[in-house]
Amino acid sequence: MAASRTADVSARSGTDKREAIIRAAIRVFARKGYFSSKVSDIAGQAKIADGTVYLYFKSKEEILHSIFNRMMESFISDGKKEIEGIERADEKLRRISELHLERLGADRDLAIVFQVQLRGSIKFMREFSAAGFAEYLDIIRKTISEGQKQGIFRKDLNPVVCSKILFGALDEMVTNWILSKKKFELAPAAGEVLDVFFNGVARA
Amino acid sequence: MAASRTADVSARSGTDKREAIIRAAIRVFARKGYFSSKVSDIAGQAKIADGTVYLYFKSKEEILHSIFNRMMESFISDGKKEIEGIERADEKLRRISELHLERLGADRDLAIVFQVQLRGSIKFMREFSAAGFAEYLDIIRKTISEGQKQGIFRKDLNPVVCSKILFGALDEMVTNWILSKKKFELAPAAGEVLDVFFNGVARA
DNA sequence: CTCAAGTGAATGAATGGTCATTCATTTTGC
DNA sequence: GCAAAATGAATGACCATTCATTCACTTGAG
Repeated sequence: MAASRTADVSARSGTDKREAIIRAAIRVFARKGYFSSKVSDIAGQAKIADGTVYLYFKSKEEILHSIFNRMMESFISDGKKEIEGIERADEKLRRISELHLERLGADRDLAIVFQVQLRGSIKFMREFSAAGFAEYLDIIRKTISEGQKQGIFRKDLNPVVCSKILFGALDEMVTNWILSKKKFELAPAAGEVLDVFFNGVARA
Repeated sequence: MAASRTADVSARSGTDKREAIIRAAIRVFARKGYFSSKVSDIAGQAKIADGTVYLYFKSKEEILHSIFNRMMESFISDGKKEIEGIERADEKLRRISELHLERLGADRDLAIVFQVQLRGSIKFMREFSAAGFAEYLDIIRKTISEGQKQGIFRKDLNPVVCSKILFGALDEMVTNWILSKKKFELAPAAGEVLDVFFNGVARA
């Protein structure tokens, strides 16, 4: 676009192009899968030459990493901000769950990259775990521990296991939403999941 | 192995080789991932020539399909048999959950193929859904409905959502088990998951 | 102001390596 | 000996990555 003036601008334009490549990659990966996506598909989608991709990323894999890192970073920092003012552990978990489903529910392509491409290789999963997933699970675990101290949650349960259960349930909602032909809102599922997570399915 | 005698046997021997290829493929896919696995790796692992693979399977992808189909078929038919004598819905869910974790916990390579390779492509997931996953989820759903009729489970919950929650929680246990460096038994997690699923984490 | 030289971003054709799949030939079992 | 089964070298596609070249723009000398 309108390029003028000096140094400042060439930097700006470079960042924009990096952004454009990432956006194009999310779209292409979501539609064809990481392994079947060609770098030339991404370049085409971003409307740049194949070689230009390599001015901004070392390799195809680095693009995928950038997607994970950037999203997890913003996801975790936003999440922490959202819950820091909340007192009760159960309300914290509610906000985390809503945020989880709102975020992924707002961008189907991004959700596909997270739910599908990311899980398709143990290597990616381990890297993703290092990239922030472990920290995310840990925030849930700590909140459950807090709830136990607050006397809101049962003290006989293992918080590590509970955090996996809650995450697994939310995760499955997202996966089902992606695979479903029918368009429906993902976020409202948070309430249903938490109702079961808090109170169980057994008749009181 | 020991191949001898007539018509009966050449069929048998062919079946054995097919088996051997499938076992080799599970091992190779689990270690390198579907897309990075070479057909020659599978042939090598099965101790046969590359070309021989194509006498038993139309393509590399068909091998993956065979793995899913065969496992889901036996998994579902065994599952149905296991629960048909059980009366109470909660006991049925317990048996299903135990079976789920026992099966995958008994064969790490198979578990990796199911948890990782299978999830790595929307195409595979859809095919897998058709292959029996949908039926599996439906068995859980029906059992929850039964439990509601039996007055064991809350009637205000949507059984479809509940079935996803239970499945998602179990699934996450398996995924964590695969990624964990520490060797631990997977099956006992069924009890912990069900405790939360039935009773919730909230203090009564 | 004007234009020649300089700069580095962008290009896309070429490269090099990787496999899935095929098939002419060999081996095996009877 | 002869089917059927197995072999593995050869084939043909495919694609990530590279790099020589182009091009748009800036700079500064006159």
